[in-house]
Amino acid sequence: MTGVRPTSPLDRVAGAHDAAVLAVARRGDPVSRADVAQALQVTPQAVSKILGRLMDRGLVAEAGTIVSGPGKPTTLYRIVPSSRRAIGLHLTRSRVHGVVVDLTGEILERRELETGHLQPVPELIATLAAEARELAVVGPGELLGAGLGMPGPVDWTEGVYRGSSEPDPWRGTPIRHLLAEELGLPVLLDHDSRAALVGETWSEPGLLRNTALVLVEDGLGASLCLDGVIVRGAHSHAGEAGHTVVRMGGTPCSCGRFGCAQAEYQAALDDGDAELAAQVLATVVLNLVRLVDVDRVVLGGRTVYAHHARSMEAIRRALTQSLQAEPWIHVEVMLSTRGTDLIAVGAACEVLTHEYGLPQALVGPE
Amino acid sequence: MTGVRPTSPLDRVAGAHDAAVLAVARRGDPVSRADVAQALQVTPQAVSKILGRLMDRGLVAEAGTIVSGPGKPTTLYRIVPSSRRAIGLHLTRSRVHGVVVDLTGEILERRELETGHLQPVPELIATLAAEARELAVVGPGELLGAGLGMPGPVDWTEGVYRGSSEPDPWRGTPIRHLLAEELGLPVLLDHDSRAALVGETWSEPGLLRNTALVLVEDGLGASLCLDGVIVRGAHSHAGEAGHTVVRMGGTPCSCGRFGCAQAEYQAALDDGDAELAAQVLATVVLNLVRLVDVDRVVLGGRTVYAHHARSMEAIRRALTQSLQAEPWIHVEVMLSTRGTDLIAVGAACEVLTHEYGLPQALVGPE
DNA sequence: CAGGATAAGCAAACGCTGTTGCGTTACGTC
DNA sequence: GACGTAACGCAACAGCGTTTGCTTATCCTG
Repeated sequence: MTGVRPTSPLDRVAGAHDAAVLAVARRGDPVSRADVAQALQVTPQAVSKILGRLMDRGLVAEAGTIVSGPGKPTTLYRIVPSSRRAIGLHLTRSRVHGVVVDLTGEILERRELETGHLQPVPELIATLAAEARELAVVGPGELLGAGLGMPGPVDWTEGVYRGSSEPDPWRGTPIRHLLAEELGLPVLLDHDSRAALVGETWSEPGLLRNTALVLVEDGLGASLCLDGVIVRGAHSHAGEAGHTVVRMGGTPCSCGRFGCAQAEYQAALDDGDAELAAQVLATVVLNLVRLVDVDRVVLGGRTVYAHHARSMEAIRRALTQSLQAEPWIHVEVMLSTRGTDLIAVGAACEVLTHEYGLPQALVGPE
Repeated sequence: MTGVRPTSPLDRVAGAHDAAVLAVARRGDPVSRADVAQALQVTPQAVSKILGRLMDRGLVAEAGTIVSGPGKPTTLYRIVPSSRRAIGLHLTRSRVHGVVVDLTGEILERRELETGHLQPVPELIATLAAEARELAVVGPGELLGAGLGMPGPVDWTEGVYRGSSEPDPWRGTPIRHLLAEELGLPVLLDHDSRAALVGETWSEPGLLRNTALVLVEDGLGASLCLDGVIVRGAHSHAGEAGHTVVRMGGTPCSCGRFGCAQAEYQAALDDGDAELAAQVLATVVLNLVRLVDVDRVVLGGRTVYAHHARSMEAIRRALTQSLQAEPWIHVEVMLSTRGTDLIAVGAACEVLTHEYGLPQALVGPE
């Protein structure tokens, strides 16, 4: 495999433009050649070529014309949602939640399975594969692959579940490889909060350029999208905001430290102090705003729904209070629209992003 | 200015490759055509063309040959440090520190000026311009521009000092514009901790892909480089780690919140508890590791030098203790080699990076 | 109901990128 | 001095977006 150079730099130019046009088209409304040219900063003529390529691949189709004054009517183009599909799986210790989505990230079918107990690895892979196979038969369009989102330290690059310190039967398992082999499909493995954010950015292209997604499931996570790029970090462990200390010397946490956000949040809930729990969340969010200057915060996860009105209120209040001296800063706080499908959909969108998302860099390594 | 498209996508390909070759060359040792081809994943022939372009611009020169067995000897190339220069200024409330650096970021000349008091804006601009002009005459090479690093909220995009909540004569000043006008040179304005990190990444190309720089001057800041990109955020306010809460309900901070890292750090120092201060720093660092998974931490800033042995020890201890369950994670903690020139050099490197650094994205807006 | 103005889109030629194929150069070895 | 080897240069090439000029389709005017 030495010296393999699968794509030339010119392919990368075309590929990046293809992805960019797809991102514009994904916003929903049909677009004109001129719209795209404006958005990509290229000539209308170039857009014709790009759209031609995408139409050849069946990703885009013409969508009628509109007349707007004199001159030839504008041709409109739209994305073809049914041209591609991806499977998304959300794995927790007691449940497997699966979806198939189309090219725009809309759900075609949903499945939920209670496993009840922690399955050993071979059984786990079999369960995941069975779920995926059930979902694979739904809907038209080319099936691109499957994404899997799960909590805990997960290595996206290697596709390995690293696991926590406590005894853990899944620790160190190369889940991506095993499942890909079993399914005969490309598989991507990612941390649940990052998968969720990938899903949100896929659905709202261009909007969430500097966004934090705070996920409250069994644990507490927060993933970041900065300048349009999902942050994964050096060992692809980014997102463990739950193990960020917000009260030095506070509640002991399972990780061995004291005053982790996750421990404080859980302790507050156990005390029945939902207000304090919301304040912990607000602190985490405000810390993110100060540290990396996000202007959008998305809340999601099973646990957060029970308290979401209070949580959002607390976060908004903390933000306006702390930012009153900086009126030019506005931070939008919103609840994910995906509900409990958030992570499964996100995992599916990992595949879509991998295939049709904007490439990160132009030049190769370095 | 509507519809201006100064660079075509092909220019951007060439530009990105030029920058990448320059980054490789900046590492110091002369490089061969084959080395570069390997690093950039392009053909040796393409490297010849790229090097040709760079040699035409005087940025690179041949540096002899080496024989390694039979065949034609390998031609070596090296960067020409003296071909370009940039000015860097570090502004604080009581001091202006300035440098001129060459293309590799090495200092050609250094100046230090105590202003003693907070100058009104016109006087400030005059002082900065005078310093810059003194530095501008030193050394050969084309002068590219000047960079200015300063504490507090700074808008890199607009070139405006936003200022804090307290009465501040500089608040809202478009410093970049004013200084550029006065000097007749391009000027870049950035937050001190981000400027410092730009400097570090310029000096160590490729090494600091996921790095946090913790800067302890009058305040406390931490800037991030993730996947090789400096994080500036939605309003380019990223880096205010000092106003990140590490002890909810703790020491009141000037920003109105309680338990900000900066307030806790200062309170510990005021109590003469250097150990606790170091622990606050360690907490900030560990939070960064958990949140964005950096694998390198650079310490810098005037204040940190007084306690750097203890600080680094505390940080290293906290890291090994917290990460013992995850042996695959290694976080390198180091002290900046730039000493008190850190920010001034960084500000100069902002200009170098702007001109010859790797571009962020291939396609235009979106 | 023609004719002109206007706007969108197509086709071909162009400039530029990196790539490919092949010949040249300079070295060590026999 | 002939030969093999490795680095390199030249020329032709493919593919990207750009430019230019023409065609098409609509509205507006007389």
